[in-house]
Amino acid sequence: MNLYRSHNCGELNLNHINKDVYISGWVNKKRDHGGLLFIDLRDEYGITQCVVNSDNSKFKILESLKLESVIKISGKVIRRSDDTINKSLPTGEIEVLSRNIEILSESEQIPFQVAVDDDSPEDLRLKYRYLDLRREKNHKNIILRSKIINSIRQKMINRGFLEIQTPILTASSPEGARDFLVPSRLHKGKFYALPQAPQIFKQLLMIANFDKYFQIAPCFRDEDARADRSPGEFYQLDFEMAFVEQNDIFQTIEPVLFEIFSENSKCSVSKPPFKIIKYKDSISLYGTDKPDLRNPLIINDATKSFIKSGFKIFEENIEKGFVVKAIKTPGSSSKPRGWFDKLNNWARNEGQKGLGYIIFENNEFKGPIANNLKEENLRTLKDLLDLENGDSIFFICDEENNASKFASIARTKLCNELGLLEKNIFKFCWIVDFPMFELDPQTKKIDFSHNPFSMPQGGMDSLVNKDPLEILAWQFDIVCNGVELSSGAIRNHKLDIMIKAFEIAGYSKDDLRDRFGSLSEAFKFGAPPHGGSAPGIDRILMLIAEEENLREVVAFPMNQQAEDLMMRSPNFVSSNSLDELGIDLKPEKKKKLT
RNA sequence: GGGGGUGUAGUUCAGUUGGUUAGAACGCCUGCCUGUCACGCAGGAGGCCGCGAGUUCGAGUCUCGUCACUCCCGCCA
Repeated sequence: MNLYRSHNCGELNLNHINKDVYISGWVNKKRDHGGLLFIDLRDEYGITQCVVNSDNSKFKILESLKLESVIKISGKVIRRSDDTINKSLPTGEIEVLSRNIEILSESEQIPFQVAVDDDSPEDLRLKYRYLDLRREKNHKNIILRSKIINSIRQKMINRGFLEIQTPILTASSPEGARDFLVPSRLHKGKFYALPQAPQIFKQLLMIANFDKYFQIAPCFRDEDARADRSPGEFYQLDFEMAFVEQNDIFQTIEPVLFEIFSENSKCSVSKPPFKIIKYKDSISLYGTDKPDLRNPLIINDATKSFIKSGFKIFEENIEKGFVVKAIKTPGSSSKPRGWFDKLNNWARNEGQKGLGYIIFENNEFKGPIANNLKEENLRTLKDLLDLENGDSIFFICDEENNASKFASIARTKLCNELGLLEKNIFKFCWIVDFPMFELDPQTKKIDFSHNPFSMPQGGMDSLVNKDPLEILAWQFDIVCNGVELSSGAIRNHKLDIMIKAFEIAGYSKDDLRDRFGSLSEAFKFGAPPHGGSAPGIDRILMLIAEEENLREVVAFPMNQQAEDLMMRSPNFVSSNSLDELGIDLKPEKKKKLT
């Protein structure tokens, strides 16, 4: 017998009629009729209406009791009369006729309403996160998170993966992001770093003959936040497999993602095998390496149709080396002139040169650009884009990189304007064949474009014989509805290839040893070919919960300034603590303290 | 580090070309009410209009600065 409840607040129904029960929970709402008081009692499982008559000894106290107080009510389950049934509650056919009532914990006035989902300011919600998390939607998101993480574990374990923990206090690594540093007391002046990802550890686990590893891994990066990027910490489904090629990884993780999404959402989900798109093709078709495939529009290169076309502005720009990107929008020719002009203005407001257009209707080309174009150019355009009556085409003429970037934004804008985005579906794709190296536009130096752990396609032969900028890596991203869920790769497990790759990127053997000493040392003692990936848990949740912001799927998130308003972190520490660590603050920082 | 947006009651918001005592809804308090479930009715309290300068006879409103939150760029192998 539990002291506090015989049943929870979500389970009582007609089967319990006339039973004596006792339930505990929060006072969600009260409706006071003077001679009779309704209390909606809430716990995690649901809401049960309790009736208190005015002859009850606690009646007066309950009338003045604040919402969100925690009480225990015992009484009899009774059937509601037909006209008082509440169909929106699972417990709506019954109510508890209250006898004894015990106040377990009285609440003060709450800073925002819990029972009503108002848009209270986020900093207030974060400061009182435990109240915020009582609200139905937020509560459900955290329950969903728990369910999904559990389900991921089961699915990975069932596929033969071992869950292995890796250190949180580790060494600063020379990876891309800023490290969080933790000062060492025993070694004054030295610092631990929190892992940006368990990258090196998981590769070392492969070398240690753990065939399939995974972990729901916390990752720490000291970078600025975005709506889809938590400041400080986030979680990845980190996994790695030995003796595999790229396709083995795809085949392993695709069903996991498919099942996670389809089991937890009403939307339909791409069935494995997922579409595979080469990086280069993604850039030319979508202008981005994380395309949203729910958007049916694609980008074409129409530069050729504008060479010596009679349309002066584009002609001259092409001679400067610019390109022309074209987006065909079916069924848009009937839009009024103002719609096209509005889009052109939008482009200019985005800091672009403009968004030209041609309308194709009744086998005729219309619009200001069409009037300037020669007949044969219009014909090549028609063939290139496979134009049909009712289509219109939008043009962006700019230097390649910018044209591509803006075409991507315009593609999204046009899709939204025309309401073309496919609804209630998760569309996955792999982006593969990323370039191994890229040219830093500032320094004109060659550097790793994604990550230095990836195996170059063609191995040593490519590194020796190919133009570095032509070399592709066994590197892949998984993208869902325009969100990059993860990066992965077949890793470079051969020391000589790694030395050569680093040399191309301008790093010496010593640099390699300094930066990745543990790994390059381990490669000397027999390393299996291996690869893996690390889908972001928070982003998966965001997609499934259909939230625009990561904070909505994290129990205790920090704000954009990387502060925890509830715990008041980060914060100053005592001078004793600093002394113990051998740390002295700079004078100007000290000043701010006082 | 840079750019945009927001800031008025506990909360969500309105507030006209600068012009009486700054409003509404929800919440809160008091009273009434035995069938509500967004309970109802009557009354009431609650405001450094983010903060600080400035312009003006007069500033919630205009200008400048500053702070907070948020979104974006940079950054995120």
